[in-house]
Amino acid sequence: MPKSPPRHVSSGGAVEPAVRRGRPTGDHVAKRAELLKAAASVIAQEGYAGASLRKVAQRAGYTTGAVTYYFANKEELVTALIESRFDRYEEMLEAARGQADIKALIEQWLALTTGDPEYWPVMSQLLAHARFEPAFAALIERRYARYREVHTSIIAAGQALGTIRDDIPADLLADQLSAMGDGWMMMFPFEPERFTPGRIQALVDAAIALISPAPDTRRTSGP
Amino acid sequence: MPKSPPRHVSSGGAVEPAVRRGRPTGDHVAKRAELLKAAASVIAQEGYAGASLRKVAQRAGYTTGAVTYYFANKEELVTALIESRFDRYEEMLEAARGQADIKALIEQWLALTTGDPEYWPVMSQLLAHARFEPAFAALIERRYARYREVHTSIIAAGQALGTIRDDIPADLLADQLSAMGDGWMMMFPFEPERFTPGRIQALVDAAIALISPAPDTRRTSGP
Amino acid sequence: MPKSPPRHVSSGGAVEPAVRRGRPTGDHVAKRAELLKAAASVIAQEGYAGASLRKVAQRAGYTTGAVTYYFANKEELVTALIESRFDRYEEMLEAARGQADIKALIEQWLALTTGDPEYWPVMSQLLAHARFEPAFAALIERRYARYREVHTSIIAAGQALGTIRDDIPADLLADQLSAMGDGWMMMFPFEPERFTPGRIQALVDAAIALISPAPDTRRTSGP
Amino acid sequence: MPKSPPRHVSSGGAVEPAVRRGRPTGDHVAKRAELLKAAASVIAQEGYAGASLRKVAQRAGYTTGAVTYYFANKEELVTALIESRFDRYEEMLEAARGQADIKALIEQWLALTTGDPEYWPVMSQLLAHARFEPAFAALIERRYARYREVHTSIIAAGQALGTIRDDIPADLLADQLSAMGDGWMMMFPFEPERFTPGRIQALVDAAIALISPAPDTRRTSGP
DNA sequence: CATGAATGAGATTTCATTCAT
DNA sequence: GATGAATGAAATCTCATTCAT
Repeated sequence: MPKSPPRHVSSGGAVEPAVRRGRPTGDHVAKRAELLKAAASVIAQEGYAGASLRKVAQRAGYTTGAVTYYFANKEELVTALIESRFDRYEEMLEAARGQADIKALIEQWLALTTGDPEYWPVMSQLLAHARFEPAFAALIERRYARYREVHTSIIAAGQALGTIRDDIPADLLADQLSAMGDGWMMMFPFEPERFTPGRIQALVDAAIALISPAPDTRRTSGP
Repeated sequence: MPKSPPRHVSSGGAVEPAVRRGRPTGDHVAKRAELLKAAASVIAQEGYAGASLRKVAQRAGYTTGAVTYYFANKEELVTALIESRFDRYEEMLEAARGQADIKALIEQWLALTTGDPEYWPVMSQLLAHARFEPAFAALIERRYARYREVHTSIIAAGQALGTIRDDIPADLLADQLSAMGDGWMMMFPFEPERFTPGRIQALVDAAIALISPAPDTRRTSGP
Repeated sequence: MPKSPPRHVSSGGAVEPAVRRGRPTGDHVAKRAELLKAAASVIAQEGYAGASLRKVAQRAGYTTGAVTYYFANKEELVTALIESRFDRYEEMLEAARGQADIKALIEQWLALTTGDPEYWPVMSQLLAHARFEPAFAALIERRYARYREVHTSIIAAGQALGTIRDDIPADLLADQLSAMGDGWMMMFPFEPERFTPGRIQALVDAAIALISPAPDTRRTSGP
Repeated sequence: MPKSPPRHVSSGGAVEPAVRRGRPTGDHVAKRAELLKAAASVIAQEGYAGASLRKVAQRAGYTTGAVTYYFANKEELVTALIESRFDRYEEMLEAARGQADIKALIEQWLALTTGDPEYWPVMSQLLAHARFEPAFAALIERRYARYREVHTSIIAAGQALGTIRDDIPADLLADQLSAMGDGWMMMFPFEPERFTPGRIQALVDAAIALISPAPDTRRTSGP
């Protein structure tokens, strides 16, 4: 019984049949992922405004029509891209939540975002444009709200343990750290040469120092 | 160069042709300023990608031709806009440099950026796109480099005076603060309702607390 | 002619290849009929211009490929659809020809066209477009010519019997009635709410009155 | 003080300045009319579905961009076209209303619609498509409602005078006549050769005969 | 001085059709 | 026998830019 093609599968499901029967499915999911990668690459290099479907198609080695075959819209393509990026971050966040260690989280965030040299360039473009596409804006608001919660709870846990300074409310600290990250993300693409691994590490260390309890003073105030 | 319409002065210059008699020389400059204002408004509302010259002209109450008459092309218009925005910040910075008080600078920066509700929305758009227009990118790199210097020297002065913690190098602190500012700028347009004056002040206070020396514990531990 | 997929029989023919064994021969015919039904439905709802093969396939629950498998191309699909619609009318017409009663024919035509709420919407679309596809135009010209003949002869018979006014030639009356029908067909889809069963009946009654002989006045003027 | 261009002037106003000052206005209104004519011509020849802006532009001797300069949309172009066609009919109708003579109206309608060989072909296309463009549908419903009123009142007046049969309510007669007109309009483009002036006149005469009072019967019933 | 008509390139999107599997 | 991936052409629309007036 013929079915309409499995178009526009939302990101999560990787429910591939264990045994592919009949004709190879052409692997809709994989093709979409391939196109998303091409889109990210184009956005990183040409910016969101300069990223036409044509260029995405070319980079992936297809025709424009193929892109719109796999994604109904440009909007849908970009939405899927944003989702996939956030999914990666969220995965990491879930893992980090168990550890309740903000420093570890920062390090992992660093590994994630610097592991892919396109991560910051792409995210900054998506973020800048999201406001003008209601679908994106909603998506980002939703996700960010969740991150803020998790960040805040991790920091609060750190404060309870005494590993994080407690003279500033956890939610403000969370916002500060997020803002720093977003700020680096925005500036990185301008002068990637300034953001050497060494300097990035120094910035991260400094951030950790900023949120750590006042050094040794407690001990000093002892007997 | 087919025609040489009125010299497109970079920003402040009043290099008007001597030929004009009687008519106020300021006309040209004033009209450019008007168009820049319209451009900022359009960019804030529709994003950089959505800001066509036609819309700018319409918003300013001019004709399409007027825009390209007063600005050689779109790039020049946006360049002038970026310059004008940076000029405002730089003015403030020069004043603040004398005071050598980072806290005062932060407060003034806050007054500047929140005084105009379009400041953050416009800057975030310009920043996001600047990378893809060499002229913009160069401009921004140049300006930012100077700001970093001034910020760093102000912070270093604060460290010397003991008003700023000195366990983190001044240049890193400067970068952290800048990143926070940029981060807020990026997120503000998404959820302006989250950035109430109260919360912004709390964030700023928290930022100041972060860079302040460990609170009087040392002195307390004294005699 | 690159490939010769299953013979695309014009409409009724069951010229299935003898090769198929076991499987019901009616499949092919039935599937074509199903697709035709879907096509009619799509055309009624979205108009001819808005009726893409994809939509037809979707509505029928088939794949894109299926449509072009069962019909060589769009033209053939639509041709088959037109034929099938005309076939229904023609069937009725043949039956009516024996009765030689124009009033009965009108009533039957009414039953046919209002029995299926999509009849007028579909026909009006097909009619409007037929002119620009030579195949359709030829088909329609041919069919209409026959109808005109039959209508005319039925009306002429009525005139001979005195049940239809004879001060207007039968062929003109036939054209008038056809035009009225086509006119209603065109306007019906606009304001279906105006064409209540009651009003339609009134229009039909009025049409019958128009073509009836002057009401018994002649006889009344008798003795 | 520059003003934004006078785009999208609604059909009615021919308020041209008596004295054109400065640069010739380029005659926005005239250009729009020119493009409408081209559009009508393309629609008549290629059908609504086949009438692309490109073809319209080509026929008018412009580029596609020029068309969208004068009309924001394809929709706006077609709306303007429909309006202009209806305006012509309405003008005539207003004139005819004074005469209160349905026969004269029919003759004038005939002159109007057959005077321009594209009238019927264009109108039939517009009508067929109007249903799928809410803007068109609304426009047509509104106009037709008015026509029905005027037609009905003219016919009623004729009935009062005894020049029109009064055994059928005026509104039904009006609908019958309109339907005939629409029906001819639909079929004419198929077989223009059948609609010779002679046959059209015969059809019109027949229509008039249909709605005339029963001939001479009144007189016959006299002494 | 300044306008606004017009261009031409490019973007998104839709679609009938082809064809390897 | 049937699928659905992929194509390529065309359509609508937007826009920076040019240029005669």
